[in-house]
Amino acid sequence: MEVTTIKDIARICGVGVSTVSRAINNHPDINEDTKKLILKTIKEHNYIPNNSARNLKRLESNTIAVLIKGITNPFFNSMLKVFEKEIHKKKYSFLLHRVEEQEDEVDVALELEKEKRLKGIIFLGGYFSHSVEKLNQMKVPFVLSTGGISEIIDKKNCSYVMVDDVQESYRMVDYLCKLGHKKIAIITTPPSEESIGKLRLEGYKKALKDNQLSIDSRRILYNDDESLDSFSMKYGYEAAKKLLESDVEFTAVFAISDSIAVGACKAIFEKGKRIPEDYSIAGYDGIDITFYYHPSITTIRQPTIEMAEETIRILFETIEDSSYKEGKIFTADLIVGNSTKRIR
Amino acid sequence: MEVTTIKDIARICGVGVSTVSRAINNHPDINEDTKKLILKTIKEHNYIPNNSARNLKRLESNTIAVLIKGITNPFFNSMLKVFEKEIHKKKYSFLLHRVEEQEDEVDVALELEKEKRLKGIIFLGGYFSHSVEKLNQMKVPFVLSTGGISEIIDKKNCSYVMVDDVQESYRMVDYLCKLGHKKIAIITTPPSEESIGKLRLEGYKKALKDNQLSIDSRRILYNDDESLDSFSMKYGYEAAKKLLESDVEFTAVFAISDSIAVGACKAIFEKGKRIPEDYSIAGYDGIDITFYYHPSITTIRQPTIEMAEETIRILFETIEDSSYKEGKIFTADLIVGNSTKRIR
DNA sequence: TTGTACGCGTTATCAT
DNA sequence: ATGATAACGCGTACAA
Repeated sequence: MEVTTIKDIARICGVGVSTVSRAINNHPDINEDTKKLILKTIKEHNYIPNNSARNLKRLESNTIAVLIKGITNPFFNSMLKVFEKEIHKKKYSFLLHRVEEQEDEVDVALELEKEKRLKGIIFLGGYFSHSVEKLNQMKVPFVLSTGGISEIIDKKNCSYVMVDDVQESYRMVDYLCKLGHKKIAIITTPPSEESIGKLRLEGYKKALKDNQLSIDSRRILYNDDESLDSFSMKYGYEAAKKLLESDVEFTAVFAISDSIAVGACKAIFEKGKRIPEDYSIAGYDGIDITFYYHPSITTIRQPTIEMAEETIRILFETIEDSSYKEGKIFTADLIVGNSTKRIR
Repeated sequence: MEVTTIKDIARICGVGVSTVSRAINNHPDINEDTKKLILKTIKEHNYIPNNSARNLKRLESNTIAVLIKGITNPFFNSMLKVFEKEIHKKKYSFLLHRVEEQEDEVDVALELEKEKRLKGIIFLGGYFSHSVEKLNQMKVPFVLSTGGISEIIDKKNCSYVMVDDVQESYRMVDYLCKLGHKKIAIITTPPSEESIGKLRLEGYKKALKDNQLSIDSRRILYNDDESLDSFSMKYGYEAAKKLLESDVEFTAVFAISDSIAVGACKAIFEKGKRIPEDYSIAGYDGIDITFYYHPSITTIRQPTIEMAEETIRILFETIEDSSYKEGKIFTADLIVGNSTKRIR
C-alpha cells in the first residue's frame, strides 16, 4: 500500500481534490452527503494530510510556539501548563519545541517561523543574549520569558517578562547576613558560562559588600566538572562536600538553584552535621521539593504562574497590535523554610 | 522587507535556483567561487530555507523522533540525554515531540512520519495500549520504550524495551513484607486510569497475597482529586495526611512514584513521626531525589541508561532491517535506602 | 455545490 | 559547472 494523498481520496470518491480539501477543513459550501462520503473513505484508507504541504500552502496558522532550552528544568513545568491552557483557551495550537544546548535559539525561531507560519513565539528560560539586529529579523510577535536577559538587549525593543536575578539573589544573601551570618558560601556555575549563575553571583557579591563583609574567593564554588550538570543535585553534593573537607569556614550556603541546595544538604548530613543548627542552607527557584524536603528549604520563589500568565497576555497583545511592546519585571518571594536560622 | 526565498537569492546572485540549492546542501559539483558568493549573499539577506518545502520535496530525512507524553516526568531526562547523544553520534537529527495528554500518540506519530519523513520513532513512557491494526499503519521503524505496555498489544508484532511494572512493584512490596511489615499502604493512581499505577497496584496485591496478608481496601489510596497530578509530591502529601488522620493502621507505605513518596514523608514528619522508626516509606522510579533526600528513600531504580541504549540499538537494528523485531524486558534494582526498616 | 488549474519553496532530473 | 523545469501534496481562486 502506497502513501495515500488527497488525490487518491478524490479519485476514489469520484470528486475533485478541492472537494476533499473542503471536507477536511470544514468549509461551508459542500454537500453534507459528499462530505460524509469523503470523511468515511478517508477513515477507511487511513489518509493523513501531509503537514509540510499544508504549511507550505497556508499563509498562516494558528500556532504559538514555546521554545525552551534544556527541558530539564523542573521549574518550567508549571509555566508550561499555564501556556498550554491559555493558548488552547484562545483557540490556538500549542507547539513546544526544545532547543538543544549548542543551538542558537533565535535561529531556531526564525526557521520555525517560516516552517510553521507561527502566530507567536515564547522564549522560555535561560540567559538570553542576542543582538538587536538578529532579534529584529523576527517577523512574528515574541516574548522573552523568565531568567536573566542580558543587558546587551535593548529592552525597549522587545517584550519580556523576567525576574531580576541580581536583585533577588541579593535579597537572599542579604537575608542571610541579617540573620547574623558572616561567612556565607555560594555554589554557582562556571565563571565562563554566560548564565543566570553569573547574575546570581553578582547579587551575592553586592549583598556582602553592602553588609560590610569581605568577599572570600574560597567561598565561591564553581563547577569545574564539564560532565556535571551545573544545576543538579549531584553538583551541589560534590561542591558542598569539597567545601566541608577544606578548611574554609562558613556558616551558611547560598545555592543558586534548589537542586544544588538539596545536594548540599546531603553532603552536610553525611558529615553528621545538622541543618540549620550547624549550617544554614538557602536555594533559589522555589520548586516543589523545597517545601517537601526535610527540613524545608529557604528559597526564592519566582511567581511562575503569574509570570506565565503575563507572558501570554503580552504575547496576545502583541499579536493584536504588532507595534505593542511591554517589559515586566516580577518580584520574587523569599520563602523562609527550616533550613536557615539566626546565629550568635 | 518581504520574505526571502531561494529564488530571490538566485536572482540577486545572477544564478539559477538549482545552483543555490547546491550551495545550501553542500553538493559536490559546484564552483567554489559561486558557492562562496551565494553563501555570502544568503548571510547578508538573512535567507532561511523553508523546512516545509524541503520536507515536502525530500523523499527522506535523517530524523529520529522521540514522542513523549507529558514532559513532566523527571524520570525521562536521563533517557533523553542518551537518545540525543546516540542519535547524533550516528549522524541523525533528533526531534523531541511532546504529545498532549488527550492526543493519541500513534496518530501524532503517523502525522509526523509524513510531515518529517522520519527514519525512526521512539515512543517514550506511559502506559501504551493501541490496537495492532493501528500500529501496523506505521511505515517507519519504531520502538516502544519504558513503562507498561498493555497486554492488548501483540508483543510479537513490535519492538519494545520495558520493565515489568507488576513484577517490580511486587518485588518492593515483597521486600517490605519480608522486613516484617504486615500493614502496608499503597498510594496510587485512580482506578479508572489506564496507567502504570494499575500495574503497580497489581504487583502490590500479588505480593500481599503471596505473603498471606489480607488486602485491606482502606490501605489502598487513590487520587480522587482531578486537579491534582497523580504522580506529584503534593498528591503524596495529601494522601498520606489523609491516611494518618484516619484510624487505619499501617507501618509502611509503598508510593508508586518517588515524588509521591517524598510528599508522604512530609506528611509523616509534620505529624511528628519519624522515618523509618515509625513508618517505612518506599518509592518507585529511582530518580535523583531518592538518594539526596534525608533519609534516602528505598526505591525501585529502573536502569534508564541501559534501557535507553537498548532502545536506540534496537531502533537502528530495525532501520537496517525493517523486518527486525526485538522485545526486551529489563529487571530493575531495589535500592535500599534509609527510609525502610525491619520491624518487630 | 463542484472541479480545474495554479502556485507555495524546495530538490532532483535532465539538458546544456 | 550550471540553468530550466518537473515534481512534492495541498489550498484556493476561478470557472462551471
